[in-house]
Amino acid sequence: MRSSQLAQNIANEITLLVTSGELAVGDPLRTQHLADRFGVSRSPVREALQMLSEQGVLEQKENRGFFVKESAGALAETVSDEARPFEVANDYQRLAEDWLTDRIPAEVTEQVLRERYDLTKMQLNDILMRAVREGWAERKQGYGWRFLPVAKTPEAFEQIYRFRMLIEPAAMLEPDFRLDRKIIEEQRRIQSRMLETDIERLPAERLLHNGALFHEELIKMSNNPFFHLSLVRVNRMRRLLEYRSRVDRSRLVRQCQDHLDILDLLERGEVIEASYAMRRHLGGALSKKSPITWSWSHQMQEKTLE
Amino acid sequence: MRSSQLAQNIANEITLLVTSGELAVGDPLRTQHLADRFGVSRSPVREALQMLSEQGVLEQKENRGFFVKESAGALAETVSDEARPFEVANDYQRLAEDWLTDRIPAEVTEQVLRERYDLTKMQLNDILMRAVREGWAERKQGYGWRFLPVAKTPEAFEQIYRFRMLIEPAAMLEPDFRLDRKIIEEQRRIQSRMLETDIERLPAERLLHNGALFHEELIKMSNNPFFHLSLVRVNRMRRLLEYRSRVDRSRLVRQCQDHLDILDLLERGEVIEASYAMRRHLGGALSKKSPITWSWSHQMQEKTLE
DNA sequence: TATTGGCTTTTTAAATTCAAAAATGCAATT
DNA sequence: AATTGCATTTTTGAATTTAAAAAGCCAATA
Repeated sequence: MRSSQLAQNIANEITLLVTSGELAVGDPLRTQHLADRFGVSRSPVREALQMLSEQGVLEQKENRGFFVKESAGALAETVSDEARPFEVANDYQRLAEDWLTDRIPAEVTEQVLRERYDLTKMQLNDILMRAVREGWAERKQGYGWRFLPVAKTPEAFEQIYRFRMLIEPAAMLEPDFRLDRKIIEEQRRIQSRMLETDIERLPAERLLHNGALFHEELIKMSNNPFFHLSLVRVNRMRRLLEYRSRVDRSRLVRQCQDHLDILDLLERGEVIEASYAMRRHLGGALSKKSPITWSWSHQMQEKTLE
Repeated sequence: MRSSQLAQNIANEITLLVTSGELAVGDPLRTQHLADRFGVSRSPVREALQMLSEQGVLEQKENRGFFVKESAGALAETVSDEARPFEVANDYQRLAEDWLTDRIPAEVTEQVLRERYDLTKMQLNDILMRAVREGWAERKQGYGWRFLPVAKTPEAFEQIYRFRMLIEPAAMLEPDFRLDRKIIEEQRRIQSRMLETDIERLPAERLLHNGALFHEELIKMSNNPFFHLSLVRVNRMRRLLEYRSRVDRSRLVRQCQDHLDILDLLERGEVIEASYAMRRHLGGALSKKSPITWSWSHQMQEKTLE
């Protein structure tokens, strides 16, 4: 029962819609709507829907389309681990890990990479394209690729935080800064739910994602896209370093509180206060991290979420 | 007399070494040395050297290698216009221009692009990879590519300057900031030479390049790579907007002066003063730009250099 | 009238072959 | 001992073909 990679990914994304509660039991799934949402045509969407109805997540009614069948709770168990959008991510992570730990040389030919990871030209291309986007790989002038030195040390985290401590509070003071109630409400909803939910039970990846999302959505309100883009980029770099770390859930509660406080200040129009609060929030994450011992060999690492 | 693209590029780069004065008449050119410098093997270097000796720029002595033959001055006339490293740049610029002026849709298939610009799969790939790196293109989930909204308006310049006004002065106050005499001297040399030379005669591209270089080299001294990377990236974006503009040379003298002043302050260890000076310098470029009328159709644009 | 479901067309990936180009090894020369 | 000049090997690009996958179309249906 092989099916296309894209359909797989879409199936996973649709599953996410159900588990996240955006879709309830009985809701219809419109193919065109989903296709637009994911930026694809209806073909892979249809395929995904068919897959999911075979798995019993959805129900297909003749000539009427697909409907949510299974409850979110029942699903939460079964998925979440394998269901990762974008399979490539795995190979990308392998490459990133190998580079971060000096298991591959700084300059390699494509052939070596293809053999090492058993990839087609195209697959390798996708991965390298991503590494280029993230800024740690480039094509050599002749044959081969060059990997650029990436901050792999604990200091890199500090540097990222200092950078963020500069731009995130400043973003709120930009002349074009405008409150966006929709963003604020959405983030409040997400953060509140994280507090209500048993944080221990949520997958680490989701925690990290929500944390980054909060900051990225907020910085958008500066209406200066260069602030936003910069944050997105350091966050991507951070993720590269983080995926091997252990989430320190004990600090999460405090951090969600901070987030909600900042949202409150913003909503009351106390932007300058919010800016200070943001600075303190980031500074807190920074100072608490210094005593941590790092060993980049094979141990898991402590880290904070913001 | 076709020769490989790479060899062409290298020939151009070598020519640059001669015209820039790094190599004088009679100096030998070591193949391995050049190969290492450009990150390629000796083959394309040899080919380039042979090309140049056919053109009379170099002289080949039996079993002893290549030597500079022509003087820098004599060369300066003949080259500089066609001799652009990286041919691809042209196609990239065409694509960028077309996107900036809405002549291509936000979502296109590779085939459409290949036909429009008459490119091979690989050439198109290179160009798109570059656009991905610069952050304004991404592969769609299914077939095709999506171009992301790029700030194409005058406001974009202001936004970039505000971002730079934040990070560049702050970079000097980073805890790991260290003066690097070598960088300072190098930049002083470059800026002084621009002042001494008749600025009207220097190619616009070089002026822009030197201006960006000054700021990028200085921010490096923060020893926080994320500051540097961010600046490099907004500068790249800026260049995308600038290549259609007209360089306002009248302001150049003042800007070089500013640069030299900042270097003086840094050298005397007055870092905080330098930080302020940098802020004023950037702020000046910003405020002077507002009265400019923009028309993104086909007219040339005014702009400043920093 | 919007949407589905099947069908057709278009687009891209994969595999293969061939030629060009780059990398590399080594004897000869300075 | 370092470097050239040439020969050999390796890597990559280009072109082609085939198959898979996605996009787009349209009649049927709720």
